[in-house]
Amino acid sequence: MYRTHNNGDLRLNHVAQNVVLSGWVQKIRNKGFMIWVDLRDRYGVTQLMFDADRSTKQTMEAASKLGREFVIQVAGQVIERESKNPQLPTGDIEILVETLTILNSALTPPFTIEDQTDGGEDLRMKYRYLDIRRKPVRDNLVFRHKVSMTVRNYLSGQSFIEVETPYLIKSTPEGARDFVVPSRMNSGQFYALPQSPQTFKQLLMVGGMDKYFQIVKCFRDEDLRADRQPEFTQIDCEMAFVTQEDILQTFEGLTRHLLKEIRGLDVAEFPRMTYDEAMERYGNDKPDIRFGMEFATLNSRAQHRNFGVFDQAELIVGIAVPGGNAFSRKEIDQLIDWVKRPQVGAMGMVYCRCQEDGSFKSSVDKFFDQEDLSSWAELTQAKTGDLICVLSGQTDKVRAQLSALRMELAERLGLRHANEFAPLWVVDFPLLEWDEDSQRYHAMHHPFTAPKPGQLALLETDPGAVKANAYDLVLNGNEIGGGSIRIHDKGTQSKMFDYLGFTPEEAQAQFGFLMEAFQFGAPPHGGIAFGLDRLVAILGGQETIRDFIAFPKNNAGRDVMIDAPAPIDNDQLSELNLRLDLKP
RNA sequence: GGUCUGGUAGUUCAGUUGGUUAGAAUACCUGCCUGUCACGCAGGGGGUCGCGAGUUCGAGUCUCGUCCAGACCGCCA
Repeated sequence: MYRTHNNGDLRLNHVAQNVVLSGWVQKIRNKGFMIWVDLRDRYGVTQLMFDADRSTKQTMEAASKLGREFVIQVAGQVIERESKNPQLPTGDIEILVETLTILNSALTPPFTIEDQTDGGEDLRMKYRYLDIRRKPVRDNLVFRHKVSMTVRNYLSGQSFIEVETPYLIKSTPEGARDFVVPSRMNSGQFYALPQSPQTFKQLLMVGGMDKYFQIVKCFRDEDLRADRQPEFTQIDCEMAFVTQEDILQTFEGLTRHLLKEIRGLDVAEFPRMTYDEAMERYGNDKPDIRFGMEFATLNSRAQHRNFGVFDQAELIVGIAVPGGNAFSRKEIDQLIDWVKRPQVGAMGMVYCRCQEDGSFKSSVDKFFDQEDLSSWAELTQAKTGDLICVLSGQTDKVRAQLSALRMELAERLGLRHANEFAPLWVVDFPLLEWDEDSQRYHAMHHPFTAPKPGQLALLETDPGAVKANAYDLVLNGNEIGGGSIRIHDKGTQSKMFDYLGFTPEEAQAQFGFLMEAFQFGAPPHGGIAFGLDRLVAILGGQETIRDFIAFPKNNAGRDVMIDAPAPIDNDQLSELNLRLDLKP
């Protein structure tokens, strides 16, 4: 038997008991006459004590040779401490060790295994198994487990069935780049790893499963970000015989349940906003509504004042930065430089101080009088002491730029409170999106999304204006879920493929199985998918999803611990009938 | 594909205008220490300054290239 208790178990009421403990050596404090060792496992830390007066010489000697992260087993008696440590749950007791067994020695770890580690990002990733011994990382994984279990239990309680769908499927050109897997038994052919189980869950609806979910890995071969991994986990859901309203209700229920169970929060009914409204008010289809700084269109009060930049602009839009009048000239200049960075791309920024005496001081006083500036303040709802920031130019670009500025300022001003949660449904997404590169429309969500009822005809005349039965769940400025009501008849689906530039032959080759299924009694259906990694990180009040993934990839898509990807040997290649022809 | 930041002891970092033998903290090793818990004290070992070229009498420091790591833009139906 390796242990009678774990290292978080023992309290005063265990005193005088003989126990066996196992774990890792966290820390050794050797005073010569006495040696204390902090023994760690997943459950906590317990102090071991070796005493020259009470322990055998052999045991003392063995204890003095221990090193950090040695795996040991001890047998001994629980005793009350002479000096207690109130910071430790087990701080009232310690173990007077009678026998010490070294189960495994350890090299000195490359970074300290403590809550506040001295290890940098890449070292911790290379030795992730050591990083996982640290409490903050362990807690994150436990937290993720708790979220997963809460989701499973809730959905199961709502009669959803978890069904596994295949990972080896077929590549399709739409959407993200696929990861592909060569087939040995089918020479020259490739599987693709799923970007999502989309078509399978729809086929499960045709199969009468009615309510499906799956916590499932998905794969996309695109560049990474702090909140994006090449393999990631979705809570994938689909329901039959539902309207958009049914889905919003069901998954608002799930999200509210999560906030209650995980964070102890009661959240009111989620607000809803159309895509158009979100773009107008926040310049963003996933607005963070924990704070204000809403957009105000200033065209009517900013044009025809002989300020050429504004007169030529399609859109002039401003936000009120709370307390921004406190910014120094230098700080404002830095903000202007910030919006002019290539990543943001603004040409410049006009600002207006709302001064304590009620007057306004702007960077364009030459063109605008106090009455104009006062109307800007009114439109942006700026108060005394605020700063109005104004950008202008082409509508889409200005909105994106001001949205970036709004988020940056909120970050700097500490308005993005990690422990505040503001969920929001964004609905009525456009069905299609114009793509400059290929000079054609792409599905904004995916090609299986149903247009809003009665809008099919608009496809002929104004495709960009067609709205879809598509919706996103936004939490604190992050898209945590997205879905749609799907097309469930062959006619509409093949028409969609046609609009998206598929020839009938291509549509048949790639999605023939789906359209065939639609001819055998496909029920109306729709669904949603949540990004679990992101959801867990946000619920945990953090931003980097890597902290919530046991073995994440770095920003080049590499696993630095196992050093993947890696070349394969020639035997493997030849089995697969592949020959490499690498570009220099 | 692009923009930016960084790479110096096991680790986290400092290193001035280009100038003698590259420092600190921590970790590690040795000794001491009668209640430690960020233990304390004394001593010690530890460096191809990511790599390669260039400028220079002289490069951790300047230039170019390259590799690695991170953030962002494009991309992510």
